[in-house]
Amino acid sequence: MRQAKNRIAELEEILREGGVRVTRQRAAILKILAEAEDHPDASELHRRAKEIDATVSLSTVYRTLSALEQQGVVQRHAFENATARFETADAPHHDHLIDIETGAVIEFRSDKIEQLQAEIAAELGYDLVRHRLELYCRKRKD
Amino acid sequence: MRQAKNRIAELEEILREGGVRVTRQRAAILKILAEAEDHPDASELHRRAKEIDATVSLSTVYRTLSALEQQGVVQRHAFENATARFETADAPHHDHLIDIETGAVIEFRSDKIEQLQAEIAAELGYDLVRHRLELYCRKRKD
DNA sequence: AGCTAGTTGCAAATGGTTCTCATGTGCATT
DNA sequence: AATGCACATGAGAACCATTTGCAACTAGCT
Ligand SMILES: [Mn+2]
Ligand SMILES: [Mn+2]
Ligand SMILES: [Zn+2]
Ligand SMILES: [Zn+2]
Repeated sequence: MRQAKNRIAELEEILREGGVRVTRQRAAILKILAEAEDHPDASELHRRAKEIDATVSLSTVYRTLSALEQQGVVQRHAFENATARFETADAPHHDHLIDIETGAVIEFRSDKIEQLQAEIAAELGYDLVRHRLELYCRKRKD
Repeated sequence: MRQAKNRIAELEEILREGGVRVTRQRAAILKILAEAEDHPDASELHRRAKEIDATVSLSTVYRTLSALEQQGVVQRHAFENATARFETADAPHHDHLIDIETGAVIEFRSDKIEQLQAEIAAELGYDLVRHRLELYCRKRKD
């Protein structure tokens, strides 16, 4: 709880410094995002945010997510055949494994793959700016 | 030209075997796809297909692409912030590097990365069904 | 407390893709 | 070569996640 509070205050500070006002609605959305342990989409965030501030509209959720993304506070993911999902960007970089039966999202990180990607880009004469790596899987049965 | 003809005939055969009729429109779209060296989207395919058969509608392009995808003849890619792009699925598996300035798409393949992905899925208790790996890059300047 | 530019809720717009339905046609069969 | 019918087509409407216009509100500085 202490942790979460500090984290939210930090995020709010980042926004203010970026010239983004911390409104009632944004504070609610930020809190929801900071507390989320999953990768909710806009409408799920809306559902949760309304419990803190019933006035939050879906438009504002979208607008806030865009603003937060632009500030580098939030990361947007567009997994296959699904609405965009979001998470705070304070965790170190990782990629995602998606359970194609349940939709569950599992995070992972492979330094080897990260490095290989940069090497491939370099070999082709490019600088790697960002990438997208998603594993669509089925739970192993046995 | 000889090559292309055989290839197209092959693809048409696959469709017939799959119970998919080879109509004038589908033949046109298939030819365009087989000859494409890039990764065109539906409306670009429509533009090109109309040169062969002016009656082809955009609806049919989409429907045909879905049918071809289902037959495993075509692969669909949903790169970031862009309409879906397509290519025939007869080339061996590869991933894509996207030039974020020009939109150009470059193909590459890394057996190491392919293997690492399967290992990661396995470690997490999953079987890898498919994956998506895209490198968003900027041309190296120097 | 007052000012003002940024923000909001609402409703309407957007745009790629899919669907509906009346009409047309590939192709197995005769 | 003609027939029949299940499958395809063109045109446009529908879909639906996301974005946007606008008049009313408000965070945050003075
Ligand atoms: Mn994550
Ligand atoms: Mn390709
Ligand atoms: Zn990564
Ligand atoms: Zn791959």
